[in-house]
Amino acid sequence: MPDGIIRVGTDEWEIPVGYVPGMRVPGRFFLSEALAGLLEPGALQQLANVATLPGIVRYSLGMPDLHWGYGFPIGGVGAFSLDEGVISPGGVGFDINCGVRLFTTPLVRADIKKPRELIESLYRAVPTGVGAKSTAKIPKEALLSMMVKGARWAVETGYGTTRDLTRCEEGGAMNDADIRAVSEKARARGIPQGGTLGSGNHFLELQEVSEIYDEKAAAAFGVKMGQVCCMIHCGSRGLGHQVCTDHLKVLETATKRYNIALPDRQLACAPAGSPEGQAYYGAMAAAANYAWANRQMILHAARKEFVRMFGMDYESMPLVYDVAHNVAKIEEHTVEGRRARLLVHRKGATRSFGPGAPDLPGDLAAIGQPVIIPGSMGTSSYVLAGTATAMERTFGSTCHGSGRIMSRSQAKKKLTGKEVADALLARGIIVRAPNEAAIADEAPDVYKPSSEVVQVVHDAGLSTLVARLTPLGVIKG
DNA sequence: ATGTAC
Repeated sequence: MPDGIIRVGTDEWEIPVGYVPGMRVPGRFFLSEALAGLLEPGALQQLANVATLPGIVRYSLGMPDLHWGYGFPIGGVGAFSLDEGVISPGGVGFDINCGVRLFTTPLVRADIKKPRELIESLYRAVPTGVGAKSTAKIPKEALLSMMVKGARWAVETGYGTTRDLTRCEEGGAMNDADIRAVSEKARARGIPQGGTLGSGNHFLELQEVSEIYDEKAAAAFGVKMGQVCCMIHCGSRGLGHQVCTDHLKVLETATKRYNIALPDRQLACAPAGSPEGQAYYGAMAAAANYAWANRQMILHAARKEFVRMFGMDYESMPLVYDVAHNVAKIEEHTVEGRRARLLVHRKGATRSFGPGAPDLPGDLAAIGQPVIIPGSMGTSSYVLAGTATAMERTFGSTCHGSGRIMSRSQAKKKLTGKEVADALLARGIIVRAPNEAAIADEAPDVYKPSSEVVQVVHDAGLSTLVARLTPLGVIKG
C-alpha cells in the first residue's frame, strides 16, 4: 500500500485528508491483502481526487473491484449534498446504467441435451457485437417512451410481464428523465440499437446454481441449487455514450463558469441544482431508462428461445432482479443521525439496499434487495443480498464485479481468442462471439478473481452471499 | 463502454 494510506479495519483502508491537496473528506476503500497487490496507484489518486469535489458527504468510497477510470475510479461511490454538491458524468461513466439482470428457468443442466444448439439459438435471437442493430424496428415515438418509461415501455409493448417490473431497481425507470436534454445525435444512435447486447464485457450467459450460502434468502429470491439460469449484462449502448459525450462538453465549460477548481479535468461537473447539472441529470435518467428497456427486450428474446426449444411456460422463467451499476440517483440516507436527500453516484458499484428499503416488493422487504454480481468470462457470478451495514456505511452500495487488471491491448498481445475459447471449452463452457477479437481481451486472466472481490464485501457486511452461479455457455459481443 | 478518431 502506498505511503500515507491508513489501515482502519481487516479489509478497510483510509486515504486521509491532505493525501492530495484540496480533499474535503477522507477516502475509504475496502480491499483484502491479496487484492491490494493488484491495485493501481492511479485508482487511489482518483479516489482522493473525488474527495476534493464540492459538497461531497462523509467519504469518497472505493469497493474491492476499484480500478482506474475516466476521472472517477471504477468501483467508486460518491454522495453529494443537493444544495452544495455537484453532479459529474465521470461519476457515472460512459455506459450509463450498465447493469445486470438474472432470470431462472425450471431446467437443470442434464435437461440441456444440446447446449451448443441452445447457445447458437440465443446468439441468433440477441444481436451482438460492436454496432449491433435491432431485429425489431423501433419507431421514433417509441424511443421517447423507452427514455421516459424504461422497462415499463418494454412490458407494455409485449416484452415481458408486469411482475418483471417489481424485480427491477427503481421499477425499471427513473422518474426524472428529461428527453429534451437528449440530443438528436444520441436519439439517432438509440433507435436502431434497442434489444442489442453490444460488445466489450457485455454478455448473455447460461449458468448453473452451484452453491447456496443462504437458504432463506435464496428461497425468497427464487434461486434453487442445480437450477439453470441466464444472466444479461449490458447498458445503454450508443445512446448513453452520446449523452455522456454531449454533456461532458457542456459541463467542462460549466466547471469554469461556477469557479470549481478540479485536480483533473475529467472530473468536469456542475452544481447539482444548476441548469447544466439538471440537464445532465435528466439526460442521464433518460439513458438509464433506455438501458432498462434494452435489458427487458433481451430478457424477452432469451425467454422466447427457451420456450421454443424446451416448450416450458414463459411465466416459469421469473426475473430474480435487475441492478444498475453505472448511475447517479437522488436517494434518502441517514448521515450523522439525520435523514438527508443526497445525489449518490455509483460508477462500477451496485446498489445494496438492506431490509425495509422503500422500493423493494413485499416478499423481499425482510431480506434486502438481490445484488447481482457478474463474474468475468468463465468465472463464477454471485447473488448477494443488500444489508443494513451498507445503508450505514456506503450509502447502500457494494461492488459490481471483478475489475480489469490487464488492458485490452495487453490482453490481445498475450492471448488469442481461439486459445481462450479452447481453454474454456476444455472446462465445458461454450463461447459464442461475432469474432475472435471479442474473446481475447475478455479472458478470465485479465480480471481480478470475482470470488475474492465478493468475499471482501461479504466479510465487510456490504452485501451477503446468497448463491454462486457457474457458467455453462456465454454469448459475448 | 463506444459507428474503439471529426
